[in-house]
Amino acid sequence: MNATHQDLTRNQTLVLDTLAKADGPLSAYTILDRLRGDGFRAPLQVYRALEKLLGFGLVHRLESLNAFVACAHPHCHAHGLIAFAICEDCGQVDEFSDAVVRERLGAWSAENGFKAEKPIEIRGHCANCAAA
Amino acid sequence: MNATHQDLTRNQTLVLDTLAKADGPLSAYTILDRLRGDGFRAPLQVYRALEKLLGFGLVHRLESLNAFVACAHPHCHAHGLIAFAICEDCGQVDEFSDAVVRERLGAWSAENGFKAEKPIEIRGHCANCAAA
DNA sequence: CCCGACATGTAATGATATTACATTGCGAAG
DNA sequence: CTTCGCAATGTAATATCATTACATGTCGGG
Repeated sequence: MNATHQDLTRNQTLVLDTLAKADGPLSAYTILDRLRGDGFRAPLQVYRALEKLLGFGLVHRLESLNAFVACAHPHCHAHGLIAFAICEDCGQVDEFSDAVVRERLGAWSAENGFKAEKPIEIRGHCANCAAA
Repeated sequence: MNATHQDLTRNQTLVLDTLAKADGPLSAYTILDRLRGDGFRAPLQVYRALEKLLGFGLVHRLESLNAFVACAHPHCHAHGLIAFAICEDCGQVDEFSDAVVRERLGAWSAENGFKAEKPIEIRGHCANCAAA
């Protein structure tokens, strides 16, 4: 396991590069449109590549946006619970991993027998947009 | 503002009652199907009612599931940041509001100028499903 | 009575995601 | 070398979630 970038197939590489070049989250259909010049024709080509990339930890899915982003820390696969701060005004997404939030959610999990698995998405307003 | 239950229209009442009776989150189209006997015919009837109920704080939207739940604490409208623990195996949803998580996220927000607005959704496995 | 505001009804369409099935490429077993 | 098998890929159709556009109904204040 622990696929390196070199193990990626052509389609996976194209999708990952598209996400890495983007300045924010992209929907699957937006990725599709950007890759039509490279021969992409159907949503499934994108979804299949994303499925693998998610498994490799190279990409995250933002469920609240129905969109995807390249992982901001692709070299440290081991980080546990991460979180995204999503600005609902400008769409900016900030990936972070706060030790105290992690620890505290871990404590809540232990009390309740719940085991967190996926990134947490916090929606609100970033500094810039809150000021405006 | 602060509409009471009595201010609800017929459609809003039907939708809220459907969610309240359900034992878990429902999609808008599931609600629609359950209300066909009451004259509902189009998705918009459901979405419009949900829009109001969300505004009243009587219903929450689970963005990661594209589904909706009745608020577990409809009488205390003032609670700040709440969270849902969503089991990805059985679909059970646990609404809670942990003071330390709230406080800590507040601190992160202050450091980063980010202002959280919406409930947080934590996905993972509940005690029962983790055991299995 | 008439108007305005808001709730409702209906149809069409857009946006996101999956299922089903055919085809291709390529390494390993024989 | 050939054949088998597996994973990736290609293509079409369809399922699921959400919104736009426009028409109609209801009800209280002027």
